[in-house]
Amino acid sequence: MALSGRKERILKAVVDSYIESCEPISSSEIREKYLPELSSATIRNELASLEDMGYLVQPHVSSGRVPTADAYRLYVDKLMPRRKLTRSEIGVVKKYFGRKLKDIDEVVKSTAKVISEITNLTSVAYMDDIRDDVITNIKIVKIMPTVALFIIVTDHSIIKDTTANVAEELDDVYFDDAGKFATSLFAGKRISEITSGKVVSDVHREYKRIFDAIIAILKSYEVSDADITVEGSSKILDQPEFNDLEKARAMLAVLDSKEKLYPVLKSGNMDLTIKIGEEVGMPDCAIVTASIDLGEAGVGNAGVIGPMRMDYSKVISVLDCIGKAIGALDKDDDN
Amino acid sequence: MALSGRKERILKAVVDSYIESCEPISSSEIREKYLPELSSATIRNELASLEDMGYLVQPHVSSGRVPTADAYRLYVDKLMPRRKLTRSEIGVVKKYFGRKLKDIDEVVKSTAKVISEITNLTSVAYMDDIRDDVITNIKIVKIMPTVALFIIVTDHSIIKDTTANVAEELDDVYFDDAGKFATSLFAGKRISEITSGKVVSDVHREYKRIFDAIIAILKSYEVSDADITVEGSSKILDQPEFNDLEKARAMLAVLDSKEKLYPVLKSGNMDLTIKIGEEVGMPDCAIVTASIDLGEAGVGNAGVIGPMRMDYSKVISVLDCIGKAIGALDKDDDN
DNA sequence: TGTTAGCACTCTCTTCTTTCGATTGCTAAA
DNA sequence: TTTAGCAATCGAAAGAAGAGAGTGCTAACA
Repeated sequence: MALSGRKERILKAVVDSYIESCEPISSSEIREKYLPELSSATIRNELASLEDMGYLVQPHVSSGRVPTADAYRLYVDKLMPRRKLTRSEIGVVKKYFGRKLKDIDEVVKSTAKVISEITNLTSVAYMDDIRDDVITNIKIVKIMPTVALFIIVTDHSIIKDTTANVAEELDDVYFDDAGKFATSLFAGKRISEITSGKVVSDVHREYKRIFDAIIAILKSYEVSDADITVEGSSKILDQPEFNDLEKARAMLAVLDSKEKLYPVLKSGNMDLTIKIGEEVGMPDCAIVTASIDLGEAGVGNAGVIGPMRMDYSKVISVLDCIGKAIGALDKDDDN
Repeated sequence: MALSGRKERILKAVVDSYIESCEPISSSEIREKYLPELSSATIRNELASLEDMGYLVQPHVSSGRVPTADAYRLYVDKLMPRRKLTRSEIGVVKKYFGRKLKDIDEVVKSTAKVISEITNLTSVAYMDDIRDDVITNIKIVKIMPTVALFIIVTDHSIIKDTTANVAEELDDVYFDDAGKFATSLFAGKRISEITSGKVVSDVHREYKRIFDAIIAILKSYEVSDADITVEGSSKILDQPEFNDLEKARAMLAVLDSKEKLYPVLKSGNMDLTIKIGEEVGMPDCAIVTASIDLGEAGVGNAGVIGPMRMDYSKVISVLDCIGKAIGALDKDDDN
């Protein structure tokens, strides 16, 4: 059922106000600050109606109103203002992405840092699963008398490199050939195909150990925890709704453990995912994540995790701006 | 001034009790639980004396006594029982270190996890600075048409590898030679010598860019944040002394930021470092760290950060046990 | 019919007071 | 030197009172 224009304006006023102050707002305050053309009594009537519809609640009978998860949902879908970043906020983004970044890992970490710095919320950033990457090249290099480094390149140019102990008598030429052989065998295959054993072969005896080592390396990457960078987890304590120690503890316990965090973050592959309240699995929380195209390096995800009462507009602008900054980064890299 | 045996026993009772309960202890409680052969009045006299000496304080006049930082110092240096780990605690260590670990990074992370799990405290683990490492070998491998991977091996066998963009026309042979040239130039030198510009040379024109790239890579590692793994930061909230929101916030802000954390952790190169109170720079805190020999991989550091009132005995046992477990790990690796 | 003013009612939050209990230091006796 | 006894001190918990904020409802008004 659609809300009247006036109800929408009042609801937006409640949400805007609550996002700013985290205090229940009264009918007279709405009148003063947002809708001076209405009387408080009229607003009160509308508030009671919005409460019936499930958009508002009262902490107790003689207090103002507070938005419900449904209200935030309507707010982000329809009512929210679309703001631009300020000059100084853009400056912060540039500060992090203006210089050359060493590798994907550093991009992910910088992304998390800049988001947390601008939004003052806890931020997360992680790369998508690599299991569907396709292998393009394998090189093996002897770096010490008994140690070789395996370099596995995929279509997302994610380089997985791991050392393995090898027999001392094998020389550079041998590993060069072994790398070429491995490339011929695995190139064009997905990592998941290889680890699931679908790529079998009449492996030359002499390369059997190399073959096994590569499979072992790929498997080890497959089972390793999704690597999520969390930045600014202490900022959750700045939020009034987590002033309660029990809530703060529950929240931090999740942020602390990648195992708990991953299922909470995991989302459909949308450009922008906003989960509010129930959808998150943690009370009073919301998560906003955006997927970020890293060009050849794959697809990353970044966002914030905070109270339902967050500045969605700002958060979304920041994610958008960072997406663009990283796009520009990629171009620079090609020069 | 040395304490009498009786004073020592009473002080130990106060510390033991406070570590367990985080409650001020009264003279009568000491009598009941620790020293039934004395009267509470006698204990009271001794407590007053210990307070004069700076080992105890009273939160307020009608409460029991609480140990000061000096008391904990004396406790760990002299009074503390040396306990062994229980069978199940050793089991936890084995769970983490029984299997093969992929690389140093994984060893560091596992170390932090196991310490936090057993002690129920926030743990930290990090590798020593690499600036004093000596370079032993440099290899350069072309992995894509315009991308080369630089592999720099040091005496601690820490392998620093980074990609760089290169001209398409250069071939494998070129990079092979370039690697040999770089090795001849840099082998035996400390990273800090190289980045400070002490190694200058009549670089062949043709390798100038390679030379510059290697210096850039080494510099980038030099300035990058010390990489500290923190595990279980939310556990700090389980400690009663951090039930105060302000204190919790201050603590978590430090744990959140590697920049703030590193100076707090940094210690003389001791096998075991115990900082208590003032020495830490954060009130009511203590830090226990041990350096762990990782064989060829270098020297790591691991420990806990928590309230002064921590179970030092248990913490030290855990660090000791983990040191041994990692020693055993190294042996396995060589097979 | 929608809007508004007025007002009684409800409930929280703060402050003040009181009481209760824990623990000490001191004194005097053993 | 140790111990029993006791007045004194202070914090924590419980209770009481008052102020203030905000609502819902009623009745009047456009």
